[in-house]
Amino acid sequence: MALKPSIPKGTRDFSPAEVLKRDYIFGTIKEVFKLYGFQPLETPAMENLSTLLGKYGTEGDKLLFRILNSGDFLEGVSESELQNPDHSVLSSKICEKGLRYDLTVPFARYVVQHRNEITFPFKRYQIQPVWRADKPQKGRYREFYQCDADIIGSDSLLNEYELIRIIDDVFSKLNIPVAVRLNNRKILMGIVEAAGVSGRFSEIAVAIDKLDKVGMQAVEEELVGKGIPRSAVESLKNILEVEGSNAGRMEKLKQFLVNSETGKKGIEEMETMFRLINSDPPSSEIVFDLTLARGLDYYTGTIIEVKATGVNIGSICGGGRYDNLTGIFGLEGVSGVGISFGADRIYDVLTLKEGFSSLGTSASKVLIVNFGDTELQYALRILKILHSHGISAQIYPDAIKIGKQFAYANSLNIPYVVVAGEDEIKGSEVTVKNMAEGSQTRISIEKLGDFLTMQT
RNA sequence: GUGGAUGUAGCUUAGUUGGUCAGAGCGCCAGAUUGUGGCUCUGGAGGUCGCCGGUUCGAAUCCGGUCUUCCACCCCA
Repeated sequence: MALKPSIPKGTRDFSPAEVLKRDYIFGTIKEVFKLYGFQPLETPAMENLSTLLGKYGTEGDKLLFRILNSGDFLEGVSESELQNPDHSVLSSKICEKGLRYDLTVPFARYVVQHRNEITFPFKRYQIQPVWRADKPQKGRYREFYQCDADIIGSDSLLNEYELIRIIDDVFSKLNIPVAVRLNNRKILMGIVEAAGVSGRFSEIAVAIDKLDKVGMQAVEEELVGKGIPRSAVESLKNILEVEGSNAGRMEKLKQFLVNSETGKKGIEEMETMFRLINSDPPSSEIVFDLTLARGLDYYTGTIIEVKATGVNIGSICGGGRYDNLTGIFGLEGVSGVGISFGADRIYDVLTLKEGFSSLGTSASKVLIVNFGDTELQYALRILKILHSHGISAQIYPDAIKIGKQFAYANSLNIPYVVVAGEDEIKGSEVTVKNMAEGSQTRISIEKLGDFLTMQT
């Protein structure tokens, strides 16, 4: 019985047209990364599970794809381990590797492993797929590309500022209007501290992160439901509901955080960043958003999130500062900050906004009609001339009906067709047809290269 | 991981008291047009109605399971 071919759920094939569009996104991002002095890096698809586990919270651990050991994976597993209802013990024994969940943790691992070869501060970019065993939904895949830029080994807020400029540059080039939201973990910790519930930081962070989505009442209910004291919830509510300009809200916060050293440090950092930003305002909207709490467990300072305005597709870029990430791998005192562009979601946004429409997706610029053996020498000569001019060209491989060859050019969006049959060969000429206009020009073979170079 | 929908030709889909129900449009292929594509016309090929099992004389249609895709939650790019 013939099986219907399929691919694992949450994964996708990319057709030629799709790859071309995706490369346009990668190319744009890469160009900006290079402009700011970032160097390329690639790491393996799989990492040792021990470097991945525990970096993304307990939820994240569940979403890791684990790779079953090759060979007899049950070798050395005892009967009691097989019977143990806590499968995590068994799992860690039969799976030693996992697929990378993001690019930041492998990067941190790389930095620690190669610390003696690296000149700090180290600025690298990395564009590779990552895998998450999430339940797929629209805009959420199990295999997707991240485009990361990180600076490691520098505390300066200039790095944060630079990343914001990169975000602004990339989305300007892609012609996607975005809103950049900024917050700082230190401010959030300060608020939680001032409310007297610092022990419950991550739960509270997750809850207030949903504020713009579910509203204040639902957040209050969630917090109270989790056993946070009413008085603390009220206190949090008051500060979260403050409105006004970026600067105005920071002023109010200062008063609230007067007794929290961490909180004051956070505000100070945020003010420095806005001073830098306002000295040369970017085209994107930059908002200080106290309710932005998301980010992986390892973020400790600035948090950045970018959403495209006018489309409901979730966050298309995110990042932040992490002070302790390399500490887990044994290298203390190195601070990093980075951002990650979600290429697949950017692709979806561009599709919705028809941002690809100006992008040519043709396989080549010229198709040379194949008339048969007699004319083949001449056709090959034309091909060589075009290639030497750097023009992408191909000969139709079979000498089938001319009409079919034109239809081929048409369906592949090839803009020019070169016809060279008996008549043209006699006069050392060719006929060039412009497919979009339908017009034809007959010129000598010597002029062909220059003629087509000038056509766009 | 929890809850809810969905699944008919390559694509979009019509099709309920279960009995000519396997249809349409687009696309594809061929011809009209043997040195010229897009438009038009004519003809043609393509479907175990997601998969497995059950109920029934009989199921695309009812039931159970399973997979897929989509939506909400969780979390996140």
